[in-house]
Amino acid sequence: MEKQNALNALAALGQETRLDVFRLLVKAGQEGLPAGAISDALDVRPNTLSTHLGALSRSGLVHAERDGRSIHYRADLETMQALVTYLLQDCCGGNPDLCAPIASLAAASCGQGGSADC
Amino acid sequence: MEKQNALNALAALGQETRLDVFRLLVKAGQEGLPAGAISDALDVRPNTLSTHLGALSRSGLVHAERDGRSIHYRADLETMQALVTYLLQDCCGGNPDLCAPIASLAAASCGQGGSADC
DNA sequence: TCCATATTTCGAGTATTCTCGAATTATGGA
DNA sequence: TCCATAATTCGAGAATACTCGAAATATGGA
Repeated sequence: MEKQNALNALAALGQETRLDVFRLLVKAGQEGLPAGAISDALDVRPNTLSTHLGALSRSGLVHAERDGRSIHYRADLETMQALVTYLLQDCCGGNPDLCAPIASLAAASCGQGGSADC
Repeated sequence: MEKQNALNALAALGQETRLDVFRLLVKAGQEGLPAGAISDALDVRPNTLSTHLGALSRSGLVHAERDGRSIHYRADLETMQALVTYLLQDCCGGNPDLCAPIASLAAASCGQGGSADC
């Protein structure tokens, strides 16, 4: 991931409504949610939400797909993954010895679902 | 990590100068760097830098410590760790099956130093 | 075709952020 | 004490971001 992409993604997530939207979409899974459902769930006006969805979309964190009259948004976890990797590279590049605890914590946060293969 | 802390950290990193500062401090390691050295390295005026260092400091991503006439700033990797964990929790909570590739990529980014125990 | 629904785009108002020069505070040394 | 250095705080200007109501676009169904 390029620095500018990381910057866009971080700036996108550094705003409450957009972080809420992104987390909601992550929970919603692969199918995502139509804009209207997001608007209802978070109590944000449709036009304001549309602006935020545009920012998330430009940053690559979400993707839009029209489905009939509505437009489904879904979180792009690969971009999320790339962002985390970018942040960890920053960390581990200069301090490999400090990376282990971060990686193990990341793995631990995975285990919350109880899945052994995580 | 609380949502508001994550929000502050993300917003802090979502600005070019501050991301540059943070990365520079990560590379600088435990001792950190005095404000003047950061100012010189990144070609940012001292007062402007001070504002950004204040934002990073309030977000918990860096810490300041006076050393004689200068003030040393160092990156707080624990906050970084907590942020990554927070982001991964968002991810893994609803989709445990999607966490494994993210965790393994994180581990892979660790391995760049060649350290086997990472 | 005509209408209702879903979403976006437009334009404007307010708020926040970024940057800067000038002034201020804090420290160490002569 | 007096001065030089290091960094911060203050105040203001310009740019950017956020939110909203109103209008426009796109789709599906009667």
